[in-house]
Amino acid sequence: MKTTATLKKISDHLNISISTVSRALKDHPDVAPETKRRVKELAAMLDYEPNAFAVNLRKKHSNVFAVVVPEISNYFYHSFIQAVEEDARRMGYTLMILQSMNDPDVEEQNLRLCRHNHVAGIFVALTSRTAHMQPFKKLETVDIPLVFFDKVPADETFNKVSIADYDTGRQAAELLLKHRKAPVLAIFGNAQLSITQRREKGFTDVCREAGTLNKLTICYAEHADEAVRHTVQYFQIHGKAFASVFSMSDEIMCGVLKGLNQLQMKLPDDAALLTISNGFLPTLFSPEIAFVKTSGYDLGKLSFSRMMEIMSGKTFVRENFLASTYIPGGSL
Amino acid sequence: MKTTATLKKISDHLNISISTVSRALKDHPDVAPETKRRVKELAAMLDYEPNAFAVNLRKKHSNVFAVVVPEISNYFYHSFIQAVEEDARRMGYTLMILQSMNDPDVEEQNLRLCRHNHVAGIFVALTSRTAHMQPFKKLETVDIPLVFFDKVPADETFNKVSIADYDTGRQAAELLLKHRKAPVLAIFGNAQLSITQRREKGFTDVCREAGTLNKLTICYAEHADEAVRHTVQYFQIHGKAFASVFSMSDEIMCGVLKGLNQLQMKLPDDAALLTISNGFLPTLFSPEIAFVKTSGYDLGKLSFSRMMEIMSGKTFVRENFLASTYIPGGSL
DNA sequence: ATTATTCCCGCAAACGTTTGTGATATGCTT
DNA sequence: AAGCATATCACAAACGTTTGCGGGAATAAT
Repeated sequence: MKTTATLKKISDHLNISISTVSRALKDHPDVAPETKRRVKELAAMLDYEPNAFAVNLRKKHSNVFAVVVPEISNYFYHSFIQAVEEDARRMGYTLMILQSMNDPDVEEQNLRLCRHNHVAGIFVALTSRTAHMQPFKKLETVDIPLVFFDKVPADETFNKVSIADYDTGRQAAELLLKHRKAPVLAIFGNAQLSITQRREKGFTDVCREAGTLNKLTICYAEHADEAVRHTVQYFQIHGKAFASVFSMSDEIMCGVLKGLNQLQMKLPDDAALLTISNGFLPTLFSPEIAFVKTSGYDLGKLSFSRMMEIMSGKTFVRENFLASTYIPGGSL
Repeated sequence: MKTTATLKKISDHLNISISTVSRALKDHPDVAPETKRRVKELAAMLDYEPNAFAVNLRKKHSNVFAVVVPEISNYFYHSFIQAVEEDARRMGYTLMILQSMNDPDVEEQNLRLCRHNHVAGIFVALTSRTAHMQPFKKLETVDIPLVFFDKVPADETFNKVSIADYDTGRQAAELLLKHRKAPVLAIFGNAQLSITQRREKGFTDVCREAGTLNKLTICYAEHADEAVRHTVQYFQIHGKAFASVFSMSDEIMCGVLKGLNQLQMKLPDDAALLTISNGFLPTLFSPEIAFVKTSGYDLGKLSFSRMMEIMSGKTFVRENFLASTYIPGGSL
């Protein structure tokens, strides 16, 4: 068959009006049961599907949500997307995934695209270099609901859903101190990022409360190779004495592992290791690395329900936080 | 401002007709230069953007490509998507990413969605359990171009772009034999899958040609833990004598590494390791694992150009293959 | 028998755009 | 002066759907 089914075709075929067909298909009370039956039957036979363009044009908004992330090749964002996708599908929405390549210009371009397509709502994880929020403000003028997640702006007027970074830092420190009484090497990421600052604050607060601050060494690594360097340096200075290592991210964890390997030190006997992770990489190593899990999946679920609340209109702007959970591993 | 700009608003404001505005904005020769200038100026001021719904409704197709993959959390598909996304954006298209959860029903549902939205084209990697191709045939009746990639159907009537698996298998075997004269343990994935069969054929063909078939041990592992078991077993039987290990995938590679770790054997002195990979995981370990790279990114580029060819109409149905490249690592 | 109520259904406008066709005016050709 | 080409624009139909409104017929109430 070359021609796609439409309301008009069904109405012609049944000698009734287009509007009756339309109403019949959505069980409007104004149409007789018998008519409904006939319409639905024919519709099924022609496998009619409403033309999304026409529907959206009429309704002035589409049934697609947009997710804008710095980069898609990231397990955390993956699981976030997966969660949102599940819920969205269940509610009859579809997902449009856009990546900003960590470039604010591309990010803005993506927002244009969203406006352009009148998406039903947008989930955004900001670029690390996003400076001005004006393009986002603009979305509100066209009534597109916005939920920031993970990388959220400081601005108070936005809806945000994020990891409870401070608590996660605390949790990691508590675990480390509970397992081993030992000097601790903690390697964090870029010290300028607020995520780093919050996690570090949580971590050090616990150490301070436990009175082990003097046994704590802190350093920062932007990339895996810096983490390698810090690890090797630390143990060279301390003569390969046993220590507990804390890593703030997957990337740093990989660096630490390479460093320990270079030093011929083995987990968990020569050193202990605990990281914060989204849950994929730590299980690939042997022994598996213990980690505090920041679940992208859970964050996705939370974000979606938040989006629904916002769309229903009866809620105020606020920030939600998501707690982390401990996943044991042989490295601790 | 609460109201979005439209052609009508511009035309009212300038006291000219809607059609003239429309034509002016797309540099139609039928409108005077001066008029064009005024229209464009006002359009820019109101930052007018054409309503995508209306355009698509009129044009009967959208500027959205769909990518349907078994699951999105997979580095190979990621890089594929990334490549397609780049090209699509450059051509003014946007991407809709759909995952089938490796479920044929969800896959079919996704196809419905694509038809429903009149996407400009679809890139599909099949579910491992997809049995009947009828839903895909249906797409042709509505003129939606289709490109299968990676997991492609046997059906000859479809356009396909895939990894040159046989050649990749050959390449791996050649590399392994060139580096070390030693017994070889080769661990492949599910023996039922055609990808496994092609890679294994390439691998064994080379061994046969080199006359080292008698030194080759082949086994199959569906998951990482099976690979662990096979590795440990092999070396226990052979008394931890040096051997070269070949792994067909990232997952198997992880298993092999865990196995070697249990055996207290170290790369590259106690054993050598070469894997086939998409390029992310092998570099995380220490030493970095040598691998033959099957590039999802390159496959994406190839698929997109193929899609463009198909859409231009002047081409025949065919299958394209993509070659792999060797990435050295300390494990070999 | 008249009025009110309920049940079905069709008319028509609207969403914003694209595009074929026709209209007007101007300049140019003969 | 008549004919013709060219340049510039407006009209209107179409894409497929949703929905307010109104109307006719059947039933119930008075």
